[in-house]
Amino acid sequence: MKAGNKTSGARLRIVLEPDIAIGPGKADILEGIRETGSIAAAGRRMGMSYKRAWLLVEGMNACFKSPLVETRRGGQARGGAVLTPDGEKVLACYRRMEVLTAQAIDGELAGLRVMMADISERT
Amino acid sequence: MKAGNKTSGARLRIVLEPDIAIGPGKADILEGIRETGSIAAAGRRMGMSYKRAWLLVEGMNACFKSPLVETRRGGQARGGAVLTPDGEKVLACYRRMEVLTAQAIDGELAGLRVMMADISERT
DNA sequence: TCGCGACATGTTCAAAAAAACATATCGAGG
DNA sequence: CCTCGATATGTTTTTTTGAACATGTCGCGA
Repeated sequence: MKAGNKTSGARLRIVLEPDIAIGPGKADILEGIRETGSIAAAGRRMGMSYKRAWLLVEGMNACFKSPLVETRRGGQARGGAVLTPDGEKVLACYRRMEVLTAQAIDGELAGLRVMMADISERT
Repeated sequence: MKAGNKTSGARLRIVLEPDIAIGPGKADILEGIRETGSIAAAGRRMGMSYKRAWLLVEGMNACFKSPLVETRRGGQARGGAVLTPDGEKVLACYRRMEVLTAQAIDGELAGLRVMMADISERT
């Protein structure tokens, strides 16, 4: 697995408008596109159907003034997708927010953990 | 409405184990119980069925070493629920984390907003 | 001992979300 | 002009989730 699989810790969801948001899943897709050069490959990598991945991309593109992902069909590479400058910015921004959040709540999180039940004990 | 209705900003979900977490909804329920003295009233207040609210409470109780909510049936008050000391702690801790998060990502969030499409333009 | 209000649970039905399946399109290159 | 892999969408099926409804329990106080 590549990213977004933290089994414990904080998850950040940035709510831009009621309904529209960017969370761990969309950030991972952006990252996947950036690394693989295609929506399909990014989706496959995270065990997600192409359709679903594409839908999320469409949603993100519609949410910003300028699209975050640019796609090409056919051609020498037989299609593909890349992050636009804004796409890179949004991804980097989200990742920074994740780090900042983790740092900010680190102490509080430790306080929570001492109250948590051990995972092992299942009835 | 009382709480948990931010239309914009960050939402925090603390993932304790895969599947189980405490997020805005559960925090609001804890707060509701604390203020109303009953699961039912807390649920009503946030437009949620008693069953659903109770299910969430059960989930939280099971997730920590010691229950966060203590309930009583019958009696002079005809039943009710209160936060245990741990419940108070968890709620306070979560609210602090919300504030810390908001402060930590404030600057980055501003950067995101300038790229966002205006809400008004709907096709 | 009956009623009240809240806890505790089970069941059933509807809505929403995700997965699965099916095409259609594009365009360089063989 | 046909192939190839990826984008772009539509349709159908399945799964998950949530809402709705139905019961049963509890224990004090009238």
